[in-house]
Amino acid sequence: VEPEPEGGRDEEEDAAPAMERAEAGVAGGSPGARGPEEPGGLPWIHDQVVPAGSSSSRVIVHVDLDCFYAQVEMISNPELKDKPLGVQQKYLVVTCNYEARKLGVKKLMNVRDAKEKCPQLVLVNGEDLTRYREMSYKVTELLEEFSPVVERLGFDENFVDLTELVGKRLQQLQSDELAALTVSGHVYNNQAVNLRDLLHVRLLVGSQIAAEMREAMYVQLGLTGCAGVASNKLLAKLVSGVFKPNQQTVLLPESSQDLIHSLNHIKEIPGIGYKTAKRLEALGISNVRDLQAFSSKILEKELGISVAQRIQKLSFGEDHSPVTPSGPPQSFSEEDSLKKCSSEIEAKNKIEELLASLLNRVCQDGRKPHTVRLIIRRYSSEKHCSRESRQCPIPPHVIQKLGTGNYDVMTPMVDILMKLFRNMVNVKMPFHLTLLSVCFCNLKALNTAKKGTIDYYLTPSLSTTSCSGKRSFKTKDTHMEDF
DNA sequence: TGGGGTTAT
DNA sequence: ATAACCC
Repeated sequence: VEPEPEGGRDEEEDAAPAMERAEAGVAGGSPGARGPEEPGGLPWIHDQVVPAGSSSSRVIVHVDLDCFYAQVEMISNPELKDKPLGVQQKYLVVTCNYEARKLGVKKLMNVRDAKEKCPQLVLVNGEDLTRYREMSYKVTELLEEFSPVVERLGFDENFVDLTELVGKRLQQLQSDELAALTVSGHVYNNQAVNLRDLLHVRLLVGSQIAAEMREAMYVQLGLTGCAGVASNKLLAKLVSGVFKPNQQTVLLPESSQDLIHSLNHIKEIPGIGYKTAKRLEALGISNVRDLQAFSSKILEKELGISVAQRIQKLSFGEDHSPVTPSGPPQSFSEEDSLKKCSSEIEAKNKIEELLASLLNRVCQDGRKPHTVRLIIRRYSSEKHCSRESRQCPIPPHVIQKLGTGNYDVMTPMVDILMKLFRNMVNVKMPFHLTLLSVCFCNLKALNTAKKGTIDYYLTPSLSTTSCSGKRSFKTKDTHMEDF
């Protein structure tokens, strides 16, 4: 990377990145603000400070594993490694390795279409997510060693806020090391790096940390993946997919408009889903430029102020959402889709099966769920597959038995779930369900609260009298008395 | 479309 | 309890 001659950043920048830089409060935006250069180094960069407490310029990495389920399967059975491999759930190939992709297999392809395209395709069943989930958390834990601020997105993606770590490493850098700083991996658009630009330097350090993360994932877990480094989550995520398997890319601020405009449709912006995309299309908005230019007022009227403002910022590549540490899961669920479930007995058998797996998981976790939910999907001819659910608190005496393999917790839980079932489904009328799911949520840490302590009276499950009817919940549970 | 997850209303 | 979003 050749340092450019004195003069620094040019003035012909797009408005949006310039604004982000202004918000960042980075000193040294104009060349005149910098101190004199010393011979043999670039010490001025240590004087370019991001004021503490400001909503500073961040360094975010998005880590995205390559065809995650297929990788896990190839690790489990190395004989699959050089064969085209698909992971099957029901009649779908939900993901596949790159051998299979070369031969035309796509994600979420019908098994029949996939076999037709690629008769040599090897299929493994991936309906049991246990090993994927376990490997997924190993990845998150590995990333948490770099910085505790890790946000999971699904099983195979993580965001990490590297801002602090980059700051520490910059402080430790000697002037000569700074001058020799290079990027790890690709630079989006092949943009030239300017080592006199603090934002460039910080992102380069981010790219090196990203490379260390990917190396650690490979050495310790045998997994490959992509990484994207940028100043916010949106941009990090978009840029991580630019070079695709097992590569990484850093986005410098001057190229953020190019990246966002490289999208062909607004639906490709993470955060704009199926519904919002349809509503935007109805307004004549189809590409990113349309959304950028559209009247904010009208957009707010159509989508509500919250969604409107958020997605319009996204269209400029702006995303102030923090990397929120995921921590342990908020819920555990097991589901199974079925061709047809039309009797209470069938339903009960399925529910028992789902529940048995869930109880194992809850036991492993250590925390205790205080709410249980039953979810169904009814058959309906080509209507949108919406789900219905009923939930209720788990009675305290059942919660207590949850970690202990001793007592039979199945029986009372099945009783509760079947009451929820009959509350949703009129079993005296014909019915046709295509999905059953059981979810444990409202997880609480083990009850260390002792009688007579403040905790005791603040723990709703322990001080039973305070719980009846006084408190107003946003979500109203179905109580057992309602049956 | 599967078998998961999250947050907002 | 549902609806939107994510993978």
